Amino acid sequence: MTIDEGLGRRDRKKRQTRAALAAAALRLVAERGLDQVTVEEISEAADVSARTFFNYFATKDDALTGDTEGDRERVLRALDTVPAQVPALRAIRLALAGVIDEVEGDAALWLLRMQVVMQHPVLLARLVSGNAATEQAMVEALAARTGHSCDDGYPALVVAVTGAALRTAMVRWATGGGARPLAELLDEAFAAVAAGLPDPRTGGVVDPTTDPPGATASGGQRTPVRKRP
Amino acid sequence: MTIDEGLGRRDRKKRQTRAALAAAALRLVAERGLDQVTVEEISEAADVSARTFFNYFATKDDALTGDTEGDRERVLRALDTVPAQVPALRAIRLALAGVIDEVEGDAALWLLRMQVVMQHPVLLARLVSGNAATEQAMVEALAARTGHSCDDGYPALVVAVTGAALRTAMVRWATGGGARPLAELLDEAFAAVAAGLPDPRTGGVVDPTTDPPGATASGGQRTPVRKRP
DNA sequence: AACAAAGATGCAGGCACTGCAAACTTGCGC
DNA sequence: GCGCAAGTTTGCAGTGCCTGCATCTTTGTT
Repeated sequence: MTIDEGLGRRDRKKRQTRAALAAAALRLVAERGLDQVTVEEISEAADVSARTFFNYFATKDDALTGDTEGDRERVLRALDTVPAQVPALRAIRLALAGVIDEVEGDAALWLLRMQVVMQHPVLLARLVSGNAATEQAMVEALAARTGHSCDDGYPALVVAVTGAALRTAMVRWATGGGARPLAELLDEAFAAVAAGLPDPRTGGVVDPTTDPPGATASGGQRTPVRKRP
Repeated sequence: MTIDEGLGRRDRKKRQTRAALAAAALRLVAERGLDQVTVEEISEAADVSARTFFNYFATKDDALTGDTEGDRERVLRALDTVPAQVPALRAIRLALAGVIDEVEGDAALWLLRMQVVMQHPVLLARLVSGNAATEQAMVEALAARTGHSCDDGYPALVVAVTGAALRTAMVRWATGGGARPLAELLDEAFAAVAAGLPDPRTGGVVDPTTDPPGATASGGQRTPVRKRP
């Protein structure tokens, strides 16, 4: 649980209620499945009215995924503090450190959360992809950092790909029951991405049949693959 | 519109109804926004009852995103037809050719669809990420192809990253109003991924401060970035 | 203790979505 | 053509998510 440093009774209670609702939601859904649990039951378990539930979470799903928007904003702020000369991929990896720490610090909660989320793809999508505004801010920050134009595609691609890397690392972490540190799995994923996802059979070297790095295009219009009718 | 080759009147009508519903949904939501349009209104516009809408689409969202599940299955089948010795990334790029053709063949529909989807992040997530079963099948196919174990992380990472590449390419395609061919944009994205998303300031060479390709981990546990309190 | 701000709750209502049963259409064999 | 079987459409009733509004209770302050 995050520390409630220097807050009045009021805000402390709010935090408690929010945490209680989230915990109840996770526990119940883990037991019975997403649509076998009603908001009423969750509220009951947290000992508040159903109407109050919606004072804390906009949707039932939000109680399960946690504050993803807040997390994204934290990553964005962290990215600001990384020196400008650090290359893009590594900068993002560093900016993710805070979130990683939080997840590993609350391992039990997050393992349960991932277990639930993985059983309900609708939630999995919400977990990493999401808000347009913050995502766009991330793209802009990266564009400024690398000197790219915002719409030449590179920054957006990097954001999307690192998001995918984070997601797979978290899934792998949860699948293994948290045995291997999340930070380690994330480093592996980032290393593989930085290496260009080499096909292992080519010995880690970029395959010569692949398009050269700087190429803008190379005739992908044709359809060399035949699909049955 | 896809060709209704050799189908009875019945199935032809079904296709028509389905297309009418999808088109009506896209048009109305583009005009007014997602929650200013009811299923009833969509059905009205397509001249069927509201109940019938749900015979065609499980959710309102599904009418907007199109048959993503079917598309994924097609990609999966296409992957089967790519010779085993083709390296992973390129194999996936080839397997995507069929879907790319479909999108560019129905450019008007898909541009509208992307416009709508991009304005509603909930839909954007559904568009590429999604079903667990097919996604898992894709991971397994890739694992078999590359000789990887299914749970060593590499195949899942490749699937997630290429999904991200496809998504960004489609967004870029739609943002540009379809001016540049989707196939070309996708090739660019794949090329960038294959090159390891090089920070342009390092001249396309993998930065030496990055983890070496084969490394399993390198002490990412510490938190070198300070966030304000 | 009194007051103001903020939170919790109940209630009414809109809308997504589902199961069921009753029409209705279509394809097919006669 | 006729009628049957199978498939489709539709209405209806019901559940559950979610919202706006009015009211009551709690909390922090003077």
